[in-house]
Amino acid sequence: MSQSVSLETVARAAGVSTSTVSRVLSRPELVNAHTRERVEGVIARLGYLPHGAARALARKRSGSVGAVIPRLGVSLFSNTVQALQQTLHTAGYELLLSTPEWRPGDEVHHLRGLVTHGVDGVALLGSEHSPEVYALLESLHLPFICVWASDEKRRGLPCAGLDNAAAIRLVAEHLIGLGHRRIAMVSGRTRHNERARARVRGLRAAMRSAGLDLPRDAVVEADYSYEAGERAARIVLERHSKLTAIVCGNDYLAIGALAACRATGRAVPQDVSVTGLNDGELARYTWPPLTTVHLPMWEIGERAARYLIARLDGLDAPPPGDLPVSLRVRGSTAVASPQPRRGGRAG
Amino acid sequence: MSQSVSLETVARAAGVSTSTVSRVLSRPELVNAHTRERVEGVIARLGYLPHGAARALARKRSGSVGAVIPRLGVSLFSNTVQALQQTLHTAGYELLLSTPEWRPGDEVHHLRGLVTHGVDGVALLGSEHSPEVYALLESLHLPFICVWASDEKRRGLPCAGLDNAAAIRLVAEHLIGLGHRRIAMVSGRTRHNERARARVRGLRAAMRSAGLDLPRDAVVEADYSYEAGERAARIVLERHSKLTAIVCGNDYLAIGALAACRATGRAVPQDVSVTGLNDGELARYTWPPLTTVHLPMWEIGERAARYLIARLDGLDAPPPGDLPVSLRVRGSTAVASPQPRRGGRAG
DNA sequence: TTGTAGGCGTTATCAT
DNA sequence: ATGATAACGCCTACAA
Repeated sequence: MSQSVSLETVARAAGVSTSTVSRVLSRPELVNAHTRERVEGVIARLGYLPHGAARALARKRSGSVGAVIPRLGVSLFSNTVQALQQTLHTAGYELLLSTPEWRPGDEVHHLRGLVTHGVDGVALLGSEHSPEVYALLESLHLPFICVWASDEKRRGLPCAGLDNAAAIRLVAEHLIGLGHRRIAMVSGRTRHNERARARVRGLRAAMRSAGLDLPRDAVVEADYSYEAGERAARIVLERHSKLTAIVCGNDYLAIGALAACRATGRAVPQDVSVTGLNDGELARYTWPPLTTVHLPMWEIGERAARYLIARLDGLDAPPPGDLPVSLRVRGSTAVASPQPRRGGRAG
Repeated sequence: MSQSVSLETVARAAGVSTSTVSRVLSRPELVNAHTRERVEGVIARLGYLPHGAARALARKRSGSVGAVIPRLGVSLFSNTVQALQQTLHTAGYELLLSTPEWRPGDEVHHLRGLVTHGVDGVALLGSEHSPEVYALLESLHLPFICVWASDEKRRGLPCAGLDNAAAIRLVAEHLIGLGHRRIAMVSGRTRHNERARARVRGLRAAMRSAGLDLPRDAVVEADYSYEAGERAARIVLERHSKLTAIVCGNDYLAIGALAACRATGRAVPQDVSVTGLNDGELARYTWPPLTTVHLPMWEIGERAARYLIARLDGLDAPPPGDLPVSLRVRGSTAVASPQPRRGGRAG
């Protein structure tokens, strides 16, 4: 906020009025070519940058949108955030970031901060946002979109995400196609977790339609951690000695299960296929990579941004809804998403 | 930006002037207890939220800082960003995010966007920012800090980061302490990469002071990718048959090297220690985890934020500089950093 | 095509 | 302790 050169400065230096300069900036077609060039010259020479606050005050729009993200550390989101930011930037918007804790009330508090600061729209990442959040959003008539949510979807709120059941179905069909008949699952806790439930449902459905059986005790729930994943995998491996594939509901679980397979001597690539859901990290950190589902996190962010932008332009575009997922088969390095992915420079 | 209830609205409803309401908000001690309560009541009842743009215009500060981050996808940064955001939020600031591509000029362009929007300070994550960036920052007298930079450090710019040479030294000393004598390194390309150079330097120094030799051909450079890491590791394993440890400059390289060890039958835990530098992801995704260096990414973000906040308050605190790194030994799950780390819910 | 003037919602300076 | 009032920098009818 250390502006010094203002519209007025430019106007004086160019020998015109402030309105003319303003027009050069926002509606150049309304101003004479000569004067425009002159003014543009002065603007460049003086390095003038518009004052956002003043502009926002006059225009009644800030040109920024807020993102509320429970845990940015979960890198699943960082791709999406990057896509959000870049897409918004291209359309002339800035992204305000907010990463509340999971303390009750923290979320509304953060959201209030964003609103006070002046955002034209909001992206809510992740599930389980508190009712007050939506109340506030509604009362302000603020356009918003839920990204990567699941409960929100069934409540009819505008969403951009994916179909978890379909994702797992993809995995299951792939495995079945490879000839696997005895498949187990290491799932996340399904209680209070629609995502996890959907994934179990997906597997069950796929196997049923292939005429295969998924015994109750072949689905083991575990907390989302490596240790729990390893324990759970050991349990199913013990229960079902003829198992040839384990589907895992999540990266952590898959990593743990992989360790269990290695430890128990069940060589993974040959005998037991461990399959996780997030290609984002899993495929990068197991090498050679496991077969995973590619979640289009980048595209989700991009589509969410586009939806918001349309809303901010007064259009009422339909929310993206569920985006298609695809399989990333072990060993293949093909990537469907547009973002740069491998070969990070940092480290 | 869909405000409706303003200071004026509140003032009228409370039967006072706008100045009084304003005071209640920013300097409550100056207003009579009775009126204050009454006004606060109205504020709450009407759900009034201050208009950031108007406030910024009058106060001449926006109450926000910008972050320029080359690649958020590199999750190394996401922890830091989260720390930045939360620390700033606590101090009443919002964080504006910008993730430029590596196209020339894109960075200044993004920065200009942030400035236009009105930020009071800027955090530059990563190295290799273009000169124009600093020129712009200087000309606006905008407080800024370089985070996780290395070239910037030697140029005397305010930084928050860590000492890469020291980090690798830590690893080396650990390995040497375990009895390893023949150690090799898979390094990132050192050309145009001060970080990579520092890490090689660190290993060389540590071995020299332990009276050990690091043959020239025991350091192999590779691009930051799994494949390259695996190839490089195979090369050193072949060259030096008595090798008992490989130090890797980066997650990707370590993963690749790990695969090489497994493939060539050199069982990793017993014979060859593969050690990477980023605890952030590597230790999470190799299970059981490798020995890694713990980079205090959260703390770096926090310290960077504190520095900026101090600067914005007119104080001139010293920049954090290099923060201490620590070792995370294989199998130990002890975590030194304050942020929540494992058990992601997403997936 | 360009200039004039009023207003956007808050803060801060002065009076009262 | 409170209330007018003039900025803050920009936008936009409206007038010229």
